[in-house]
Amino acid sequence: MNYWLFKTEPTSFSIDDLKRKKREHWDGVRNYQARNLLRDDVKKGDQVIFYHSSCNVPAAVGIAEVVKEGYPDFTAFDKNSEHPDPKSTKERPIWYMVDIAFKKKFSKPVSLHDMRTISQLHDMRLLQKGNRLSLFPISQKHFELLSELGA
DNA sequence: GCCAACGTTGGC
DNA sequence: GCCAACGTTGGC
Repeated sequence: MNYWLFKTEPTSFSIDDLKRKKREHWDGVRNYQARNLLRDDVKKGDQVIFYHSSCNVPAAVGIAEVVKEGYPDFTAFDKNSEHPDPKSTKERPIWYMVDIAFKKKFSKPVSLHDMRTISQLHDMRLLQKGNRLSLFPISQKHFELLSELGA
């Protein structure tokens, strides 16, 4: 089993949205590196730290689980969607997504600021300079530590 | 709103 | 294949 961190802007899709819907597709990734991870490496049963970015308090806010492995992101085919891409077609899809299910909302979100003060987290990708990927793998240790801190 | 750090695009 | 210009991400 693998562990991941997924970033989202809470104004477009938050942990509360996921809690309410119970399960949702993780669409809109339009970056090849992230696409490759979604298509090839994110597996059913993998655990996900749900992270809010571009907001007042950037923070890890909960846990989700992958319930469906990579399949074509159909929102790319729809020119009225948030992230249309006319180059991607049903016959030759470019972009992929997975489905995730809500597991837990942290009672104590772990802010980016706090993470920087925790030495065991220093080698996490999120804290490194120039990190712009919307999802990336994290170690089991990091996953467990964030889960405990968030509780 | 600013800006650093990327990724992507397109001319050559 | 190089590289400048441009667009995006995301913290602050």
